[in-house]
Amino acid sequence: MRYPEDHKQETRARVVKAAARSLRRQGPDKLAVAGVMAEVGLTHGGFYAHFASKEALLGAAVEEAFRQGRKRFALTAGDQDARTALEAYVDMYVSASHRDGRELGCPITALAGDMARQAGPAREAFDTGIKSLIGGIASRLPGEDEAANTALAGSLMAEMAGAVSLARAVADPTLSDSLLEQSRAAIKARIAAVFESSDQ
Amino acid sequence: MRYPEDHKQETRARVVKAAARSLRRQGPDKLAVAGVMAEVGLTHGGFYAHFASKEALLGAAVEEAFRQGRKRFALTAGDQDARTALEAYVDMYVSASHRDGRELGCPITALAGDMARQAGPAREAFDTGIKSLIGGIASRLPGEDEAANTALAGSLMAEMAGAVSLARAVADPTLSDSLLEQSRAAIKARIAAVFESSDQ
DNA sequence: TTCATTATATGACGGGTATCATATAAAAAC
DNA sequence: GTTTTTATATGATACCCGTCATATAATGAA
Repeated sequence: MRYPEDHKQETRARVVKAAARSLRRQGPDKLAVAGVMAEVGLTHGGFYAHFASKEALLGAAVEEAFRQGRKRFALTAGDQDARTALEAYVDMYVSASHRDGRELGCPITALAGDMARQAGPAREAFDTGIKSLIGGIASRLPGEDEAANTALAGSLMAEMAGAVSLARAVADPTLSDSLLEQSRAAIKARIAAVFESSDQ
Repeated sequence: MRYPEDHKQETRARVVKAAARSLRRQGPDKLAVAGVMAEVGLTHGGFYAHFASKEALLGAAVEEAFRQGRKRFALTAGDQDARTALEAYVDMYVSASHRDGRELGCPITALAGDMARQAGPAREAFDTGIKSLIGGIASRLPGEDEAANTALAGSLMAEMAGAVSLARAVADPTLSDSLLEQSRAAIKARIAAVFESSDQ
C-alpha cells in the first residue's frame, strides 16, 4: 500500500521511540521485537522492513535515549551561565522524579550495567552517548586542561548515575530520598569547589 | 546413590557459587540453569533437587555475592581504625582491578541496574545486601545521628558503585582510569571532611 | 476505474530455556 | 554380598523469541 511519502520513516521513528522506552524499562534481554511492534500497533512481521536485526534496533534505541538525554540537558541548562546550568542539571538528575521515571530517564543510569556486558551497535552507541554527555559537562567546567575537565566531568557523571541507580535499588523510601539528597549536595559541593578555586 | 553425609549441601554450595559468578558476568536473564549446572560438572536435570526454581537460585546467588563482598570488606578493613579502614575499602573498590574483575566484584556495581527491574527473592536479597554493606560503612562513620550516618554511607556507596560502573562502560581506557582516580579522590575527600569536622 | 507499488500481516521454522517425570547408579546399611 | 536409599542423568514438554518467506491490502499513478 503506497502510504504518504515518508510514512515508513515515521513508523520507524515511532518504533525506535517505543524501543527506547522499553529498553530502559525492561533491559535489552527482555525487550522483545514483537512487543515493541505491538506497542506501536503493528505486528512483528514487518519489523525486518525497518531493521536488519534486533541488535540494530537496540543500537537505534540507545541513540534515541541519549538524544532525549541531551535534549533534557539543553532544556535544563537553558542560556544560564555554566555554573548555574550545571547545578540545575544536577538538581534535575539526582532527584526523586528521575529515580521514579526510569523509562524516560537517562540511559546511563538505566543501562550502564547492561552495556558493560553488551557488544555490537548498542555498546558503541552507548559509548559515544556517554562521551557526548561527559563532553557537555566538561565544556561548562572552568579549568583550562581539557583532559582534566573530561575526567572530572566523567567522575561527576558517575556519581550522579550511581546515586540514582542506588536510590532505585533501595527499598526503604526514606533512605532512598535522603541518599539522593546527600549525593546531590556532595556533587554540587564538588562543582562549587572547582568554580571557586578557578575564581580567585 | 548415597553420597557421604553432606554431599548434597556441598553440591548446592558449588552451584550457588557458580551462579554468583555467572550472574555478575552475564546478568540474570542470560544466566541459564543448564549452564550453571554444567560449570559444576552436572547436568540440568538434577537442578530441581536443589532449588525450587531459577528465581530461588538467583536469590541464593545474590546472597552469596554479598557474602563475598562483606568478606572482602572485612578483609580490607582488618583491625585498622575506622577511618583507615574506610579509606582502604574505597581504594580497593574504586580501582582498575575491581573494574576489570566484574565476575567476582561487588554485586552492587554489577547488578544494581538489573535489580531495579527484578522482583522476587533476588530483589529482596539485593535489598538486604545493600543495607548490610551500607550499615558496615555507617558503623565506621564518626557522627552521632544514626540515620544521618546511614544516608551518608548510602551516598558514599552510590558514588563508589557509580564510578566503577561508568569506568566499565567507557571504552577509552585512559579516560576510564582517570575517571576512577578522580572519583576515588572525591570520595576520600568526603570521608576526610566528615572525620575532620567531628574531630574538632 | 484499474494497475502497480510497497508497507504491513500471516504464518512457519529453528533454537534456546525452564520445568518435571522417570530412570539410573553408587554407596551405605544390613 | 544384597538391599535400600537418594543424588544425579536422561529425555520430553511447553513456551518464548528472532528471523524470514510469502501473502495481503491500501493508495497514488495511469
